Amino acid sequence: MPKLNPQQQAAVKITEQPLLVLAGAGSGKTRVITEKIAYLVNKGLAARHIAALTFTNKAAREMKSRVEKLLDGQQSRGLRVSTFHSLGLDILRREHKILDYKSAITLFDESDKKTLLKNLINQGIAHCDIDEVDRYATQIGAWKNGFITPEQALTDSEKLDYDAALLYQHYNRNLKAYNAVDFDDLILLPVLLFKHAPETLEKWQNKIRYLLVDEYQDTNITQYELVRLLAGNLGRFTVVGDDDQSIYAWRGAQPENLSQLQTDYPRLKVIKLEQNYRSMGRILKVANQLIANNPHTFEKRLWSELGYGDVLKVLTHKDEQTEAQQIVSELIHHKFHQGGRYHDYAILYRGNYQSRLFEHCLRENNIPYFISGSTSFFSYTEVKDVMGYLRLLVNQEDDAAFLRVVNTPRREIGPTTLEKLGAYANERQISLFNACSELGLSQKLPEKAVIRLKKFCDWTMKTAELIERENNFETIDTMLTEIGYEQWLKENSKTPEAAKRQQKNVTDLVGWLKKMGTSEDAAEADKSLSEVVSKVMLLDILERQEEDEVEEQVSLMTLHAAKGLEFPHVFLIGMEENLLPHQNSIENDNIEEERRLAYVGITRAQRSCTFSYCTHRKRYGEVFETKPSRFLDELPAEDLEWTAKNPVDPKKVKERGKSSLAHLKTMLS
DNA sequence: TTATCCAAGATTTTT
DNA sequence: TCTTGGATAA
Repeated sequence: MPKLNPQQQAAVKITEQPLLVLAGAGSGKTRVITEKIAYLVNKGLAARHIAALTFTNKAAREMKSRVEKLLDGQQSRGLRVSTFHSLGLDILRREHKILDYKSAITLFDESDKKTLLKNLINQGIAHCDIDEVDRYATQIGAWKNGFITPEQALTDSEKLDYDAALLYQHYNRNLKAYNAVDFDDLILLPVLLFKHAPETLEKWQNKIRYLLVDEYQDTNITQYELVRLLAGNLGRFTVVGDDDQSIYAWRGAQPENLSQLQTDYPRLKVIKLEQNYRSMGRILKVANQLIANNPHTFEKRLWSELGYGDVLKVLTHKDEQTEAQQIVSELIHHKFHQGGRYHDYAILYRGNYQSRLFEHCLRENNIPYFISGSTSFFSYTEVKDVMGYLRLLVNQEDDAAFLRVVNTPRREIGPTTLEKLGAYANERQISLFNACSELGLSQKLPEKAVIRLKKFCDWTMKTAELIERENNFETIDTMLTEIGYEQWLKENSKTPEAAKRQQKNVTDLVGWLKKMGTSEDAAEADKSLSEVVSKVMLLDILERQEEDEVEEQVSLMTLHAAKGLEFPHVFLIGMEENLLPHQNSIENDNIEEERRLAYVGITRAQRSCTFSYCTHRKRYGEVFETKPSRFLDELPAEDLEWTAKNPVDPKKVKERGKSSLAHLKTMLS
């Protein structure tokens, strides 16, 4: 392992003042964080007093394993490397009493959120249009990410959003009644808690004495607030970020948080990492020139010692079909000439749907490939069903879970029954589950329906007790057999294969749950079912599964998913106006973020980066004419080779080889 | 209450 | 093009 360069070393050693590390793409920021943790531990700060925060589970896992290589097992004991969200969950779990939550907190995912909002709208809360739930869901999320409570939203917002704010208020009250929180609450509630209970904050500040934050440019206002609170006045923290790689503004990320630090912490030290250890010079030159079109608060220029490299190709195709075919054949040729491996290649795109054709094409050519994060494990209905059951068993107030499973498999409890039950529960301000055993219900519903509901509730109670008593995850199997879930899958899937696959997902899920339940992490003791259930909701599982599959496979993923990764050879496809930059971003005048997205894509490449665009593309099933992306025009023409515009001339190829060699020499001297 | 069919509508990124 | 949701029929 090469030595740290002077800037990196400085970043590791500054521990007595708040530190901002501006780390360009490929400049070894993860290394700085991991080395710094090791440095702190070696200096005598116990690992259990250090916390490193990331945005993805993957990043957390990677970081953790790298730290563990630097320290021996004893030393890294108690070290906290986790996502913001799991830290939040942890805080909530331990401090639930202060927030007046019961211990088994349920985590609502995006679809639970929407279902609840729909219900509220249907109940006539505020004058909201049911067709706009998506908008309301986003708005409420934005408020939570922006550290705005319903009360503030109600007073601040214009008439236009007044109803949304009202909805927000009711939504929160309902969540509370269900003893549930949503993703955004995992950050927001701890912050509110810390603001209102200084002694609790102090306890946590004492627990976490040094804080490191990865991808700091992705923090939103609430997350920054959390960082500030935890870091306290001493400002014992290091944040690492790159404003040029901020691509999550749509999710509330505030790259301004980078410069905000300077105001909030006058003693802040700033270090720039500009040496890139990933890409060849020409790739960096192209990337630098592209991103120079964006305004900057911190100027930064990446350079590398890895040689200059070949021109970047730009391929033109007549439609997306040919794009896929030609890219795949280009990839095959390239691999043949270079003698590389499939996992050296990545195909990056703007939207997930673009992967389809490529998948097809790769399969036809018998090329192994791997798609990262297209359909999340948790969007599979069978997984949601099983999770729904578990959630209900852990927390009977969880209406979302109740609605999900009450009639799956069929129990002859249809929408009419549920609607009446819902109205009744709402009137009495109790959960659906509790409403089932109320005597007054028989006045609203026919005898038969009440009996069916009662039967379901009795079964739930019985099973919940069983699980609590035995504290044994094997009970999950018993439960699944009892409800005949396997049978139901068989009857309800289109093909026997689909049923088999679904069954496998269920067994996998249950298997993981069991494993997590029995102290998979040596540091932690056995977990209760409720802990496991909410932990699992944070998507830990899916990503773990992905991990085993990256060998000898071409990677396909969105530009967003590619952040933090690197590949020797990158194909950046669909470089078209309205696609990258995406139409919505053009309309909302947010080209800069799209440019950063392109920048992220280019800077993934180590040795070669190939662009492609189509002249025609099918959208909504109709063929449209398309134009090459404006970003291609922003790149230095001398470093690009447009294969269609100027067919390759063998003479030129030679010249180019010479000139790049010359360039290399000047760079090295 | 459930199943099926047809039409309309949506396509960005996700912890 | 594909998915989702609504309406209608059994």
